[in-house]
Amino acid sequence: MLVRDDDAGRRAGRIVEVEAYVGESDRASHARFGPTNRNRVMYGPPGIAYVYRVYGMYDLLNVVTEPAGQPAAVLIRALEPLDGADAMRAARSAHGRAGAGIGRLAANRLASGPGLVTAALGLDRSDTGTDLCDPASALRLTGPAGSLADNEILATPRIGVDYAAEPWRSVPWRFVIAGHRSASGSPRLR
DNA sequence: GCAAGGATATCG
DNA sequence: GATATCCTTGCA
Repeated sequence: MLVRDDDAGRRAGRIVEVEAYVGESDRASHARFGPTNRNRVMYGPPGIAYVYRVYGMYDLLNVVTEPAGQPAAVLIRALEPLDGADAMRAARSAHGRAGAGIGRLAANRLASGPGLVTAALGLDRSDTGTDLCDPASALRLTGPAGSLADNEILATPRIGVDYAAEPWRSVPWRFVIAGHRSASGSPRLR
């Protein structure tokens, strides 16, 4: 579970979709060019937030996962809103692009995409460096909320990495709770 | 199917 | 310093 505390109150959601990016050899990872100013935090200790911007308008949240010197991270692609759905809706409304026409959007779809997770929680690149394992952090991970059987987890190729060479383009490193309403994309990808 | 939008990495 | 590209989304 991912928890966010700020002026807007408490927002929390169950992580229902993630992608793994592993090491400099992963041609789809930001670490593929080695250490840069942007990906520096990936080379630090695990449990730290890495938030970067794509397409000029969306900030995406990742969790650094391996020991210092090993650049790996998990991209948080979707949440099932559990707490503070109203605050999530308000935050998205205030977000230029992700705020378009969400008036009638179902509550379970408020964070159904990597750019929408950060928009719903009010996160941006300044949240990079947050210790997600510190119970005192305004943004943190808690749990586990329970276990899942293998057949409840669907593994697919990662999204939006067509630029990468094989096998990185198609390794099944996107993991989603099978059939979950709050997962991103079309039903076919769930 | 495509535009919006700006930072990033690379090249000169 | 210029330019091609990008871990996306909503609307035509």
